[in-house]
Order: sequence, then structure tokens, then C-alpha cells
Amino acid sequence: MTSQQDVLDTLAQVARAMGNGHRLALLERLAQMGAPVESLASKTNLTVGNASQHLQQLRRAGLVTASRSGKQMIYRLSDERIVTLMSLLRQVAETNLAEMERLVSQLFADDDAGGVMRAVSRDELLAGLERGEVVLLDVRPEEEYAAGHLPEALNIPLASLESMLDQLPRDREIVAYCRGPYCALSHQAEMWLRERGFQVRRFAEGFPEWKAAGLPLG
Amino acid sequence: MTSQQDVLDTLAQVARAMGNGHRLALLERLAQMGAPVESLASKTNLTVGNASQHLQQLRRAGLVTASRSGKQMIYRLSDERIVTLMSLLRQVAETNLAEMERLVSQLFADDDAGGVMRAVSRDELLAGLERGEVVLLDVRPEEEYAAGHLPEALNIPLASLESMLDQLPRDREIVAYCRGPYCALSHQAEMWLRERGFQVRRFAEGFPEWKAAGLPLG
DNA sequence: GTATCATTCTATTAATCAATAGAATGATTT
DNA sequence: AAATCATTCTATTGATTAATAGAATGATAC
Repeated sequence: MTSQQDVLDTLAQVARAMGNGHRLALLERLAQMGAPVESLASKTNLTVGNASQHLQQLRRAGLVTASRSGKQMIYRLSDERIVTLMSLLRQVAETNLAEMERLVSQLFADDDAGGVMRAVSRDELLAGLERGEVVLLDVRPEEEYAAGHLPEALNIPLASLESMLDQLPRDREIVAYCRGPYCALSHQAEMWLRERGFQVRRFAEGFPEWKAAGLPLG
Repeated sequence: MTSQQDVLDTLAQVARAMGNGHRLALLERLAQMGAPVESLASKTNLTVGNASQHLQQLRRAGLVTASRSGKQMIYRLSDERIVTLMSLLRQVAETNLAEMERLVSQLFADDDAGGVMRAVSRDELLAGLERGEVVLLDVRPEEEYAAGHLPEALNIPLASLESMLDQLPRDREIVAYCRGPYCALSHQAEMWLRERGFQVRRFAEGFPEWKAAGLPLG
């Protein structure tokens, strides 16, 4: 006989799979693009064995799928909605946990006191793009850009910014984005470019959230 | 120095708070209405001490708030979005976990082979209400109905159905709802009423989801 | 077939979590 | 101020989880 509690216990398994910082980091990486274990492990500072174990927990919870390609095992998010789930978790945490607010403000604290700009919301960005007032700058590694990016976005990984400055307009606002709300890349890009006189702000979210919202890519 | 990983670890705490079936049951109860510990404990088959501990974990995670009223401590969901978070968790689990699908179909299996009807989706319900084709039936206890309900819904708790049959129309479709997708009340009401010749289906969600979606109450 | 590489499996250990019983606290009633 | 009631705290137990190291597997390359 199945009770409502059995169902809740199963739901709890899924929540528990998300209840570990390393696994959330893996999910965030996977939200950029599918990847093999070793790549995920190095990007999240886990040993390969440990990453493999965590990935299998995510798999048992139905959050990721694995498929073999040669001798590599490629893991992928099993559902776009998992990105939305993480966004909502973030919103709830930011609203209701003082600790969270503290950490986030610290994460984007301007050590060198450059002018901190409020991040651009999705709606603002959509409006700016609509009116052609905004140039999008994707500061993630080429590989991730290649796997999907916002429409018309220019890809200049952070390390290449210096050599590519002439690609960027000085008469339009630049909106930099990266992997998501807690990814530091776009924040660094914003500060670096601002010091050099560009009008630049960062997008409050990232590529995965844009994609999960069903907004146009390319 | 704060790293992205610190933020993810904090997010993981919130997910972990949801990673226990009893705590999800508490959250589901709280989604109906705020309540004191003893009431929550009895409704979820927990000892008072144990329920109190679980509630405090939820509180540390920012998911519930507590306020004293006389000698009782009233717990409440700290955020409407928590209901949405649980809905999304449910959707992800139902889509990606075979085990989940099995449990849910079993939960609503018709032991007595009455015609099983597909549950009414939110959009269908909205359309039916719009056209005045549907009568809403809230089969939750009076207390929960009093704390909030769908617009124009009739409240007949399951136990009172028999004595209140004459209140229900035979010429219009009745849509029964209760606490949420896994709550058995509306399903039982559907079967019982169908056997007596009423046109009746159950709403696929429940009061908390309706409210969290910002739809009109009353 | 042997070597190599990526990944998974298997113990093991330490850390964290869940449930219980009983004592302690805080607010109310007598 | 004593008694009562709802809740929380504390200590204890057993169960689950996380990380590690090393062996085992499965697919390719030589």
C-alpha cells in the first residue's frame, strides 16, 4: 500500500541530492554543457573518484543522465527545469536567510572600490536588447560559448579581454554575463572594463537561466 | 574571503532541509495554514519533540518562521515561493524518476475499479470557471477552508459529504480539490460522488499551489 | 593480447543526521 | 507562587553520508 508519505520520502531523496555544495557545483557546471567526469572533477576541485560518486547520487535522484562516448562518460542535466529549481532555491535562500545575503554581498564586494553597479535584470536586458541599446558580452570560455549562448553575444573570455578591447563599443552599454548569478567572471569583466572607461554592467543571471526560461539562443 | 563554494554550501543547507520526508510533510501542512507544533505533530504522526526539532531545522534554513501566541508557537511558511519550489521538485521528480511515477500512479490507483478520470489541470480549471461551467468543491477540513480557499468554492469536508449531497449540482461538472497533488481527499471525494452519479473530477493541484500562483482567493 | 585511460566499485573512517526519553524553559491559569 | 501546558533543550543511540585509497571494470590504442 502506497501512502502519501512514501511519495514525500521519494521527493526528499531528490532534495537531498541537491543538499550538498559539491553536488550543486556539479549541477551548475552541467547547466553550461554536458561533460565527462574528469572535466567536472577538475572544475569543481574534486578527486575523480569522489566526483564520480556524487554524479551517481545525482543520477539516482534523476537529476542527471550519463551516456558513454568512447571511454568517457558524458553527464548531462536530465531536465531544463533543474536550472529553474536551483534559481528558485537561490531566491528563497536569498530572501529568507540572513547568512545568504551576507555571503552574496561579500562575494561581489568591490575590493578596489570601483563603482558597483546594480546587476541588470532579465527584463531590463530584454528591453535593452529589443531597443538595440545593448551589446552582449559572454565572458565564459570558448567551449561553453560554443555549447550555447545568448543571441548575438560576443565571446571574449576574461583572459583575452585585454587583447580584444577594440572589439567592444564605447558608445553603447555593454552587458556582460557568464555562468550564473554567483559566477565571478562577469563581475571581474565589469570592473576591468569600467576602469577603462566602458559603460558596462553585469547580467544578474547567466546562460543557463536564460536558456531554461525558453528565451532565444544563438 | 568568500568563494562561490561558500554560497553553494549555504544553498545546499536549504535543499538539505527539504531532504527529509517528514519535513516535507510539515511544509505541506504549513502550506495550508500556520499552525502550532502540537497540531503539526499529530497531523504528521510525529512526536511533539521530534516535530519541534524538524521545525527548527526548517527555521534555520529560512523555510519557516515561528511566532509565539500565548503558550503556543505558531509556525508559518516564510515565503510563498516555497510552495512553488516544492511543485517544481515534484515535477522534476515525476519526470525523471521511474520510482516516482510508480508511486504516484499507485497512490491514485482505483482499487474498486471506478472510472478513473484524468485530473483537471490549472488551465482547464481556469477556463471552466471563466465559462461558469464548473462548481468548485473544497473537501478539506473547515479550519483549512477558513484559512483560505479557491473563489466561490463550496466547503464540504469528506466526512460530511453524505449529509450534504443536496448542496451539489447534478447538472454541472464538479471539480474537487484539497491540499495538493498527493492529497487523497479529493480523489476519495471524486470516487464517492461518481458512484452516486455526479459529474466530478479532481483538480490536479491544491489550494497552496493556486495561492502561490497568485490566483484570486475567496 | 597487452597496455592505457576513464570511470566505477569496495572498504574504511570520520562526520552528520534522526529518533527517543527525560529534563528544562516560558507563558498562562489557579 | 504553584500548577499546568506547549515547546525546546540535552544526551544517547543507531543510521546515513562524505571522503579517501586502492582494486576492478570497460573501452580504446598499440
